[in-house]
Amino acid sequence: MGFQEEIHKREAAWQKKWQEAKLYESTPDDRKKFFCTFPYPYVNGLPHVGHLFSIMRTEAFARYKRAQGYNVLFPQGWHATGSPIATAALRVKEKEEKQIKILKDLSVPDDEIPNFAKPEHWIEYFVPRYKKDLASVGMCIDWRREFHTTSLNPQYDAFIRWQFLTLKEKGYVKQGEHPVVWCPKENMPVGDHDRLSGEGETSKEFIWGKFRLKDSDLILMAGTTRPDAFLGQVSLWVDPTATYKIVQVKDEKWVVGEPAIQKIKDQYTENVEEIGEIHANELIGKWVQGPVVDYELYIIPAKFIDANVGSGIVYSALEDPIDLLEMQTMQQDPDGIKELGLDVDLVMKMKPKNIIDVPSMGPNLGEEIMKEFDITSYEQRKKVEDAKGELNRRVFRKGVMNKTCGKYSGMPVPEAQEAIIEDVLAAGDGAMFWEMTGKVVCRCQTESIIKVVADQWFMAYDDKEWTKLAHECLANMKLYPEKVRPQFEYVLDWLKEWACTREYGLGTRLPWDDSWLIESLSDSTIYMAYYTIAHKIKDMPVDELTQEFFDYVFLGKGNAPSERAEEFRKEFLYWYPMDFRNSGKDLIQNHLSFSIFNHCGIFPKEHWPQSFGANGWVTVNGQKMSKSLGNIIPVRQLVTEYGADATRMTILNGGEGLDDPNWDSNFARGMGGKLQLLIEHAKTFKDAAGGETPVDAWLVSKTNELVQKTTDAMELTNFRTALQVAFFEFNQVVKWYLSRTEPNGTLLRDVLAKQLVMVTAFIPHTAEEAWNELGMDGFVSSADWPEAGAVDEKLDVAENMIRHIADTLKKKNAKKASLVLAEDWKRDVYAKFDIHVEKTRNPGELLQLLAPDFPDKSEELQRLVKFLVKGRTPGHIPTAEEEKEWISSAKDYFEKLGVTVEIAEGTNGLPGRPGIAV
RNA sequence: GCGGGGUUGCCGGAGUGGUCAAACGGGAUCGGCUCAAAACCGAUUGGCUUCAUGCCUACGCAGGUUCGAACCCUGCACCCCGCACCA
Repeated sequence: MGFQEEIHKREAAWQKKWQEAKLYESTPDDRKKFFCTFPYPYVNGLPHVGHLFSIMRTEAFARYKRAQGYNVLFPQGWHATGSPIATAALRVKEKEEKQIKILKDLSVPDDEIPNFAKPEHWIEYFVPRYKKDLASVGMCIDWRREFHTTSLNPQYDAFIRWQFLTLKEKGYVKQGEHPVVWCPKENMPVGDHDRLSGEGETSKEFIWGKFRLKDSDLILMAGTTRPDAFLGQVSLWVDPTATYKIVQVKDEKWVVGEPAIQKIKDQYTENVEEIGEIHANELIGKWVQGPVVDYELYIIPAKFIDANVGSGIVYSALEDPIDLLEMQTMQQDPDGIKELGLDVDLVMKMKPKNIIDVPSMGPNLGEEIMKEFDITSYEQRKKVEDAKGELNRRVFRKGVMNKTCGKYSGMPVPEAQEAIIEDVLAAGDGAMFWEMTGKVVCRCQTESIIKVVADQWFMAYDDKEWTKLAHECLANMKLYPEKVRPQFEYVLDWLKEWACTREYGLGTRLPWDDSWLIESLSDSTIYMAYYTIAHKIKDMPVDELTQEFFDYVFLGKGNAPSERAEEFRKEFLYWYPMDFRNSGKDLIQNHLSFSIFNHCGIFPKEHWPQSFGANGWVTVNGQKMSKSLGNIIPVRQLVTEYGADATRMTILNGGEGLDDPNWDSNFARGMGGKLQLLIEHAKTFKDAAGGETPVDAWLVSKTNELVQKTTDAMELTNFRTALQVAFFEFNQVVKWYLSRTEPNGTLLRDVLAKQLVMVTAFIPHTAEEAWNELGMDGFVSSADWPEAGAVDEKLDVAENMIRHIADTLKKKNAKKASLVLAEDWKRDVYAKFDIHVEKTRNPGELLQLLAPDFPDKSEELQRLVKFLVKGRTPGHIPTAEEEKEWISSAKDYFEKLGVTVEIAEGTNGLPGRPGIAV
């Protein structure tokens, strides 16, 4: 345990030194700047290993850019907008056990729990702890700029009001209607987390068609999810046992099932008056005119119709297996039809109208699918449902409206559906309604309904011009990794209107209608701009934070309203645009895309975001994180158990790109000792004497190679690769050098210093410690990134040769060995091979090309070519003299291995790979 | 269904036409150090043998292109993520 304590002490000490030196407090100067951010976390808990990865990617990039000479700004704020904190506080107030347990699990002391009944206490409690946890990992954050959202922070509140007024002015905020899952008892929307059951259920769009009763002013309403099937309507079905209601809706008289009345009130208009009723019997046998088609329908009864579902009336296209079965049953009993007082002839003639072609299916879709599913009776409920589902899928995916469909002919079904809805609504022949996709029960035990909120505010993300700007912005952005670009392209087009206001929760009031709160994904899109002034705005009186003030600071509009405004403007202009923002890949389709839209909507081009990074979801020891597995490890636990540097290194080594990174506890455990190696190196190298050696040039070349590789990886935020190279590969190179020769102290110090700068982004505390031990000035956190010099491939060939010889000698446990160098003609073959191989890789052809130059050697040449064609030519073909020189310069090394080496005559040597005889 | 990403050795994971039996890390086995263990160091870690300038088998499955494929093309199977008003 002593070891652990020592590490904690060391890490805390360096953190304190950084803080005292104000190392991460970023202020504009004349350097080039780099501004990077991580989305502010929602403060209803503490950071865990999942958050850690995304923020560490930001942090490591910040440190890299710092080393590259940028003035780096990495701020961090906190998000409290929305309903989770508000509802959780309510639950604490109601002393709900589940909620109290959640707080206990976050190690909140029992006597503090009642305080959490106030929403603001969540911020007061979790913000400082969240901050402490991030700081304990050694984050290079400018904490002066932290802030939290909502009206609890009046300055931020003013900023968000400015944002929305600006957007509204540009026409990007619109009002419209919107269906939400709603609790009729509590009178508020029921979010996924407010449900006893029905998580994931949502609303589904229906269209109700108006079927006008002949010689009457009554309109029978029948709903469908398949408006395309309006074209195939054959009859109208009613529940023969039901008494339908007649309601006055605006200036029309609708006939619907009783429960539908409430639905009309919730979703269509409050102005609904029940003016009478009519029994199904009075409808059966009459005629109606439905939407889209030019013929009338006969009203007939069907026992599967339930007046309590939907509108209570159904039109039939006889394509649906259920409809078809019902019709067939009826047609088998002509007497029954007669008894109902219906025209037997008419009913017997009813058959499906074919309106859709589905490739690989015949014209009669319903019958065919029933045959396929082997359905003979309506009793086979499950099969019938499956068949219906399958048919709907096929129709939607592959169906095309056939030639009977007039203007819709040739349209794929989804397109036709949209066109038909549009036409039906335009003609006044229908109305939109919504149904639940499944049953939802609110926490208060009440079953939820769909309510259409009439005056909802939306972000107009479907606006064509705006979308175009967003695409332009994206086209100029760097993405890490680039392969997320198609996803972004898709999302920008896919985004429709976004409901940006809520009736409940924490947040900023909509400036022009304070009955609404701005929703949490909408108040977090351009706040990175706020970071640039966050530390200065804290003491500003809110009444000075006017529209003009922000207009000047962020847009440079008009004249500076005050000196402060001028000061703020300067700071904003220095830091903006934002250069890098990293988050989990799940935010691509909302937050990151919203951020693009909002920047484009408000700021001029030069202030649009420059790059986004997206990463996968953290797994823990190979398993998905989940509450039930209990493997969501808090950051504080990781730091306590493994130390900050081992934690940082483990998480960044977990993965890169879009792969799901893995937290590997074994790796973390093992890192402690591995990190110590750098400090040991620093201690030994500090006073190492030793002059120049023959291996120095190789070490220099190799260092250059590794610097280049690390730089390339860092540039792409491929931190795992960078870590592998800068830490593990580098250590191996140094190790080889140390075992290979009496080291050159000066060179070693130089090489280690370079390595330390490169690993600082991963293990800053260890790097500082080693930097200090090595006797270097200042902080390694402020040191310059190394330049990559020239790489000499020849030196690698030489060292590989020595290593190959040494490995063989060790394996054979040799005391004395003869090395057989390749004959010159073989070197000649190698050289000529390299030339010919540009033309062909065919062994036969190569042999023909080479053979004339090497008569008498045909058999050996064949073997050589066969060997070489597999690609084993060294990058540099050494001469015999070079090889001799290399071997003699490694003489000490071979002696250290206890082997005497001499050069001998023979025929089994290859260039760069002498034959070895023990 | 739509959109995106994947499938490599005991494991994690590099590798995107020849230098690949496959980086790096982990694990395992053997050896060193030690009274012993941890740490640390060395070796081995697809199979066969002639231990090699060798052969065979292998990078989800099946075909194809090529002198040559883990890598390119076609088809298939399987896995993961997102699909909205929710942070």
